[in-house]
Amino acid sequence: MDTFARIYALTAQIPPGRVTTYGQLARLAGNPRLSRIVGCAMHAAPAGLPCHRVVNRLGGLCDAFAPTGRDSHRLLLEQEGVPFRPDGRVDLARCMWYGPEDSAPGQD
DNA sequence: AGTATGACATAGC
DNA sequence: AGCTATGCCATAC
Repeated sequence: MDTFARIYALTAQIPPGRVTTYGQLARLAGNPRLSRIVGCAMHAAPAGLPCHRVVNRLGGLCDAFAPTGRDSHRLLLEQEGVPFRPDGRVDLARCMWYGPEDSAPGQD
C-alpha cells in the first residue's frame, strides 16, 4: 500500500457531515509528519475524492483549494451537513473525524 | 538524477 | 502566546 493510497483510502472513508485534518490523515497513514504529503495527495487527488472533507488544523481549507476555491468549499461542507463557526471555519469540535474506528462499525 | 518547494503540523524559543 | 525552524514524501524543474 503506497502512502498516497493510504491517504486516498482514509479520505474516501470520511463519513458525510464529518471532516478531518491533514495531520490526522497523516497520523492514520503511518507518520504524523506526512501532513504535507496529504496536502500533496489532495492536489493530486482524482475526481470523486471528498478532498473538501479534508481541512487544515484551523478547520479551514487553504487558499489554493483548486479549482472550486474556498467559496464552494464552505458550501460543499454545508451541503454535507457540517456546521460552521462564525469564524468561517469548520466546527472541528463537532465534526472532527478521528479515524475509521470513529465511524467504522464494521470495517473488518 | 538532484535540488527546491509544497493544499501542514509539531516542537522549541 | 506567537514566531521560527524542522520533518516528512512526492512532484516539478
